[in-house]
Amino acid sequence: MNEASRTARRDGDTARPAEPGPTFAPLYRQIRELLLRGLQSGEWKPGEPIPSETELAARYRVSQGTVRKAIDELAAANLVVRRQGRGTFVASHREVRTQFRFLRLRPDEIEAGAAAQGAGGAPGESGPGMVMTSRVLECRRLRAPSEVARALSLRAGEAVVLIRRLLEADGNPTVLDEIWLPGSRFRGLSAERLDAWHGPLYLMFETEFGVRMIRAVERLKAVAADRAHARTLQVGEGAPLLLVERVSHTYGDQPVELRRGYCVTDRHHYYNELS
Amino acid sequence: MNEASRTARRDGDTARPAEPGPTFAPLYRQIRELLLRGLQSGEWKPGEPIPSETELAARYRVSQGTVRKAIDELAAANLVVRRQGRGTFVASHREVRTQFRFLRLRPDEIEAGAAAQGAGGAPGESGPGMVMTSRVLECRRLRAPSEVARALSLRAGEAVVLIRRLLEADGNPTVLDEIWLPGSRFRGLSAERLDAWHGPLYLMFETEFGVRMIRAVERLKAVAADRAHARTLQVGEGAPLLLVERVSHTYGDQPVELRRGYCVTDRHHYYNELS
DNA sequence: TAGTGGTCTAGACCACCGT
DNA sequence: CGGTGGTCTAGACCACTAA
Repeated sequence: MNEASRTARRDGDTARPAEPGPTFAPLYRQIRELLLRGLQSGEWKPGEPIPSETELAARYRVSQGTVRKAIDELAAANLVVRRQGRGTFVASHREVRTQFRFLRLRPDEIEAGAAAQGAGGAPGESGPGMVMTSRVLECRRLRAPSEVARALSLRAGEAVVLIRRLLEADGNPTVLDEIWLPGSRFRGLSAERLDAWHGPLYLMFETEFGVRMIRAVERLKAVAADRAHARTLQVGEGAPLLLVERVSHTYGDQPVELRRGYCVTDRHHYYNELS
Repeated sequence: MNEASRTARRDGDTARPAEPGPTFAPLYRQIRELLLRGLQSGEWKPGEPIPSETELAARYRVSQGTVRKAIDELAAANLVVRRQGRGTFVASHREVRTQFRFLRLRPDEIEAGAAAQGAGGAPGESGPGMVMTSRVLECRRLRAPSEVARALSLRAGEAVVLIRRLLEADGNPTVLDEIWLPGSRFRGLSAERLDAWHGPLYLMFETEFGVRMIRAVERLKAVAADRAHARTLQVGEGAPLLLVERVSHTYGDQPVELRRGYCVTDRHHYYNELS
């Protein structure tokens, strides 16, 4: 924080701006925005440490406490992870703690004794006490239907990637995912690459395409299975399915994924906590 | 914070306790627990202010910053609301801000022009851009079925209150609620009293019975409407319904409500935000 | 104007981690 | 051991609210 901008802020406190224009934010919020810019620009990459609090304090000419408060907010938003004695690190989908942040489907009964993680099979994505294997049904590039374009803030007809995949729990088809991605950000994405990848999808997006999901908005509905869904999910036509429609965002609240998940909730449920 | 407990804490830093026993928490967490106890005991009631930071600092013989950090955590958990220049207040379901914290069902399209709040009719509970009227179908006292007893941490067969009610949006049946409450905490609750009450249910629980819901856990499933549900919700038998099963807790993580909501999601959806 | 929460500082000390 | 984040303090000043 140089002297000029500090003065600018002080001006904001006393001199009234003519328009309803920018109210001057507290110092620690300004610092937070600067750090956010560093994260967004890739100055510090996922898994890497950001500079220490004392160094940042020196760099921006503020006290350590102010930097601390800025980082507190980034940590609260899961953009950054503090580790005492080591430093503060850019959050990554690599870490187990944040790995299942977006996976809310859980088995109804969490077997106390079911310790052994699925042996042998390559678990695509798995949650607490849960082993899910993923099978990619389809991956093609096409022009965005209007409602997909709207959700992803694209122009209608722009290139998108459509992935369809089936998640199985213990061999039982459980979730049919339909994932739409903007073609421009996911150039080399193909069915082969998806098949070759073992691990969470969001980790692949992060490491292979530099797209980090940091926030998502979901809409849930109960729908009746149509014939196609019924067949792939091995349920009767008209059976109730939980539809989870998700729009994920990266830095700057840019939408970068539209996902529709059709879930069989006989033995699973969507978990949520309100506080 | 008297000298004794401060010393005790310092002891904890150096002397190792024999067992895996209580690790000594930082000062601000101890303060937080003390404040929590004050909230739980009703020393400060919903809507009332708690003592100022400076007074609490003097009372507990710590710095204002330490009290501040304790209150920060209570505010983050929505137990308390800060208001600059006025004080810090015990959260209440009276306030609009926290009123719809637990209501996640929203209309699919939020009409921009639909400003006029429903005139005349008594809106039971309403959310953003949404008017819902509540009709109590039933309110009786009975012995807790085993699975209800388990959810509410009661002994099987203990007295409970069962409320069944229908929520209508613009005259369309939308949610069928089945609410189980522990009989001991809700003595005088009756259908008449429910009918006489206009406003959020949780506000009634708070003001009439001194039970404040502060946290809830939900499990969502898609289910097929049985004959009874189909009739009251005016949908076909077997139609997909969104089942929201919620257990609400008061202070000390005590469960005090089990609620099953069967929702028609043709024109509504359950909204959630992940971050 | 007095009192409240909100910001910012500077400095001390602690707990934890890697070397 | 040195460096990192975590806690705690004391004090200054600001912004907001109500009387």
